[in-house]
Amino acid sequence: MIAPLRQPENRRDRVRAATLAEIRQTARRLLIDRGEQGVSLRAIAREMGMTAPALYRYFANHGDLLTTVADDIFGDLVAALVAARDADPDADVVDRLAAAARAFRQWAVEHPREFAAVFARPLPSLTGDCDTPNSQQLSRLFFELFLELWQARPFPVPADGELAPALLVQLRSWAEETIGLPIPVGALYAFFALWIRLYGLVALEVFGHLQYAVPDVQPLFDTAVAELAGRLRAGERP
Amino acid sequence: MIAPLRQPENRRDRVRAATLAEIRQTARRLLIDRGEQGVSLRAIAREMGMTAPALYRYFANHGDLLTTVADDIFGDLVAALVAARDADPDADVVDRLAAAARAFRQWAVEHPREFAAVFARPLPSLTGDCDTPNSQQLSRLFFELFLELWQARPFPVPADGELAPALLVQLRSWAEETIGLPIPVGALYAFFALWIRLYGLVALEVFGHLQYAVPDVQPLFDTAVAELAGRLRAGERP
DNA sequence: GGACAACCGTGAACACCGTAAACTCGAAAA
DNA sequence: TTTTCGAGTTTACGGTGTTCACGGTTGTCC
Repeated sequence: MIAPLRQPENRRDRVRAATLAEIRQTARRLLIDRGEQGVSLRAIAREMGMTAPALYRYFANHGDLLTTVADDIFGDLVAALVAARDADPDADVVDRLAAAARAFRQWAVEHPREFAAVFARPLPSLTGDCDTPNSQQLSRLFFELFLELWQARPFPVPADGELAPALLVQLRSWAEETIGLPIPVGALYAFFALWIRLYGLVALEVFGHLQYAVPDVQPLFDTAVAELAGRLRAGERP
Repeated sequence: MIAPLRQPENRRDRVRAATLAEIRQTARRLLIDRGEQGVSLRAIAREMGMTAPALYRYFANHGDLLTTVADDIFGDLVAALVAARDADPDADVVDRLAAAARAFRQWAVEHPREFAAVFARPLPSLTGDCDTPNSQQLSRLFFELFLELWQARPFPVPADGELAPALLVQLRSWAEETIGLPIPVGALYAFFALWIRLYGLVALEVFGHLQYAVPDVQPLFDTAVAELAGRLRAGERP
């Protein structure tokens, strides 16, 4: 008896997975070239030769679909960052970190609508649906790079006493959950300080809040990355 | 002949201004307690005992109304910051700057939907309608505080040679437009570095992108402000 | 092979939405 | 007093998310 090759699932399950993928991809395309307004259930269905209610066989509601698409976008973003990080595997840790940071900005600038859809979701802090799998992977990627950096070229970080006690316990428990590695809590603080600067600069640019002073943010970004990289290389605190 | 007291305008103009204010205020309330989705022309009109098309006498379209409301929100935010800055007029510049920063975060945390509506507009970088009057005032407020700080306690800033040339000319022309004061371009760079950190931290918190590691951001924020204030007070570079 | 259940997709319907055009009516202007 | 003008209504069009009842199709089990 010949086992069914490469068809681990039902035929029906396969076509279901296929149309599900097509839905996500179609929604993605609509988001890119018509904006968040343009990705409506009817538009997706129309684009696929279906009717809108059929989509409810795949998603509980419109918001669920958008959340899934957002996670797909995160996946693409992470993939772009991984590619940038590994473009030159022999490079310095600092260079690889800087490359990832540059890739983050470049992706954001080239995909502003996706960036907005992902980083300014309709208030996940109110709805609570923030921890999609790939969003975790993004910070994980940067954090792994940071860990590598820290082990290769440690730099002075605030002592535990300089951090608010409540912050100390939060960072400690987070470190225990994600890594077993013993690392000073001050280093975690330094990581978030770096991430905050990267995100802040990119978000301000994409949302247009720097245009009034710096119409072209590229040189500002380059200067900031160069400054931080220089400090890291010199063993100073970024 | 008795001049009409305290009625500088037409009667009609006055009632127009009144209903216009009521529209903005109603939209604002709807935004606060139903989210951006809930502030529809029909809902506003219903709330005011009108019909939706009447609103077109006051705004060109739905987007214009939202933009106006966003500017109103900016106005409130600026007012809150001014109040915080001037709460203790005898305080140190560093303390007043820190107070304004704290007020910024507190306002954002207490008004997440307004913060999102204002700081994650539907891609102003694509539509171009970014420079509402009050949004300018926000950065102006922080910049004025920074200028005062710089004059009271200057600190080392990057030399012109350390900045990308393209950044140099942008910052120089911006400084000439907004202030005549001769200030090193490196100081402007330092200002934006500070603003980027403040915005990045607050936006990450409000958009829920720190919850996975730091469920309560307050101590992280306090630590960051304390660290920067300490450095500024010591005449170090923040 | 046939019966049965699970599932996918459709069509119609409901309650909304932004927006346009024609219209009424009261108040300001002539 | 007559005319003009502007605020607001009614009606209508096309769009939206979502529900529900209904056919086919497909997989499963006897």
